[in-house]
Amino acid sequence: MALERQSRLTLAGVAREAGVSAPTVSKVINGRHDVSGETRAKVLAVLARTGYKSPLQQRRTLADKPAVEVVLDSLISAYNIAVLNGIMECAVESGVEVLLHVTGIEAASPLNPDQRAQRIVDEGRCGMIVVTSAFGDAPLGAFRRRGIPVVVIDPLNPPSEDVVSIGSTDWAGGKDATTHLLELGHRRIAYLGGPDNVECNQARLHGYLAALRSHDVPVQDDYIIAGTFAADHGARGLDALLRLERPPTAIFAGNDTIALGVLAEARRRNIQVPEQLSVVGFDGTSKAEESVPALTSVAQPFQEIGRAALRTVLRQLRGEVPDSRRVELATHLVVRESTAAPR
Amino acid sequence: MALERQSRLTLAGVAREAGVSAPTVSKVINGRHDVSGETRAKVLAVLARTGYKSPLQQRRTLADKPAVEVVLDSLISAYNIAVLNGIMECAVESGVEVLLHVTGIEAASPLNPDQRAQRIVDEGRCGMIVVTSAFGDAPLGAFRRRGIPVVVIDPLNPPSEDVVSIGSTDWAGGKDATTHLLELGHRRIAYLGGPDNVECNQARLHGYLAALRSHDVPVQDDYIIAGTFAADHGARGLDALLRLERPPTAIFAGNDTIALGVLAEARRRNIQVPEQLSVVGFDGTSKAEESVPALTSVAQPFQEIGRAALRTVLRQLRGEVPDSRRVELATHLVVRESTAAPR
DNA sequence: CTGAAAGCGCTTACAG
DNA sequence: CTGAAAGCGCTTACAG
Repeated sequence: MALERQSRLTLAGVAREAGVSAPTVSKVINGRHDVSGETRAKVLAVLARTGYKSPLQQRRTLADKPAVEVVLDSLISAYNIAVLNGIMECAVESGVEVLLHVTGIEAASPLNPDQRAQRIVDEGRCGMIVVTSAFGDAPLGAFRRRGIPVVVIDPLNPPSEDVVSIGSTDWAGGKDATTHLLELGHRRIAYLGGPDNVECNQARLHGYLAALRSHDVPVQDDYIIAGTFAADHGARGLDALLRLERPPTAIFAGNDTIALGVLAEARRRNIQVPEQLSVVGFDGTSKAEESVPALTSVAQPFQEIGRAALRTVLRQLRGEVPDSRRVELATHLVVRESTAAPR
Repeated sequence: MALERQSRLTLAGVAREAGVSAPTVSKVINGRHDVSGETRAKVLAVLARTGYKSPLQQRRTLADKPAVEVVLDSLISAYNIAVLNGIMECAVESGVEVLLHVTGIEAASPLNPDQRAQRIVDEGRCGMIVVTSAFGDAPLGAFRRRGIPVVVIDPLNPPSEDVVSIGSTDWAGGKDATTHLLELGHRRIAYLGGPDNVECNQARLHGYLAALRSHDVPVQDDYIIAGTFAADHGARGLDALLRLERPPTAIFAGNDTIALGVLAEARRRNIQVPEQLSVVGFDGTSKAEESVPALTSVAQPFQEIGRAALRTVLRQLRGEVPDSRRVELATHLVVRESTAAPR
């Protein structure tokens, strides 16, 4: 029995199937008007049933992988790079194209949220991953209305629209960091945090508070200093803490950048880390590994975050409804050289 | 006189122009091997001159906003991120889409250069910026045959094919760094370089040698250590230099990463920088600013490099012929805290 | 409206 | 290695 050659479906094949000529199918596909309604319907039916694709489309489909736009506010932040790297790893595995969009660079965009969303649609993106808080709720809604799946990674504030957000277990991470210091024997532990009103910072702070409480260490208000996620907040924070009557013996910083600011300032003052001062960061970016002394830090699972973000976009594309609007992935403490028992 | 209908350039047209048959042109474009070198060269010349585009490419160019693929080997390197940032800045201004491709992440690609190039064409890229040496000459040639402009940024080795490359004035930068140390009064200056066979490293080394010569400082062979562009080369290099009978009082490192390795090792050994040892880096990435002490470094003009790369791609798309196969943009020395007069 | 015929641009198979 | 010839898949021009 001769095996029917499994050749690709051609326009001629569609024509045969529909009982018309090839030129007629060509006209239908190209939207010519010189085709009777009846013939057109017959051809359209076959086209739909067989899923015919033009050679151009075939090459596109083979070639054109789904394209996801990743929006970051800058490439300067080690956190953003780590997340981007996680996304790229998953993108390679899933055969997804990644378009990069850096918002911090552009001049104030003249586009309103809707125009912006429309642009994304026109350019054929099939999903977005947002690693910035540059988008408020309004633009996120605009994307949603156009059926473009959007996933937000660790937004400073949780999106109120029905958008999936992915983050880390900040509370547990804050608790782990603080517990580590407590178990080393520290009792005077400061929290040099990020912005007060930012969700992930609040969670880290409350993890810190929970750890203190469970070790019966009273909270000391002047050990808690909110600020920004920048190095100079770490430097100034250390300065402020050293002026206290009883300075802390350990500092838990709201992120690695703050912690490195503490390290730099400590060095300037000839304070030995970890002998005289223990420091723990948060994020576990490459900066933590590379610093001297290497920074003990709560590592975020960047690879998993990237993977989860991309997977969620692809699942939504397939029409699946996400299990949850919010996914938190487990952090883990990486102990390096910047922490030790107090003197 | 009837105006010759300005019909699009076809493969047959290219064949006529080159004095060969259409199948031969087809073979050249598709990278078949059954074409003589002479014939191939003739056809390639015509392809380049006329800027022939396949029907698929033509449709793409009309339809989409230009999309440029940026190929990096990893996102870990501060150098790569700085270049990428420069490219993004220019991309925003020029309204160009940027697709990110990270080669270090993918498993060994099963695609040969030609298939890979074909994929890029099929996916409708109109140009490529390559910030890696993952592509040898062969794939670059494959892109060129298909009329896709490729610009290589600071390749470890200059591409021999007719591809534009963009870099920095490494020789002048190396000379500036060394002159800075000489003018501070140093005479015992080491060069802790990158790989021996890498073009930019050779240029930096020769800049170092030129500066020494013009200050009548004899070159000391054991002060010159080649290695890799990695931090541990800096650490081990410092170790080796300290074992010399007369250790150097200053080190010029082949890049910032090596320099930071020196700094870290110095710190471990309680060697004060810059009091006991001056260190100069190369690249001027954010790492140089953030280290303690902040690193004196030869800054590369990342923004200009990105801009030049993208502009060159866009110009080639418009059919302009680049002024030069090689563009070098000026570096400048940024003096920070890691250099001082010797004791 | 319809489709046989001619045409287009590229690729493949193969004789020399 | 080269290219005439055949082929492929689609589109166009046009007779009916």
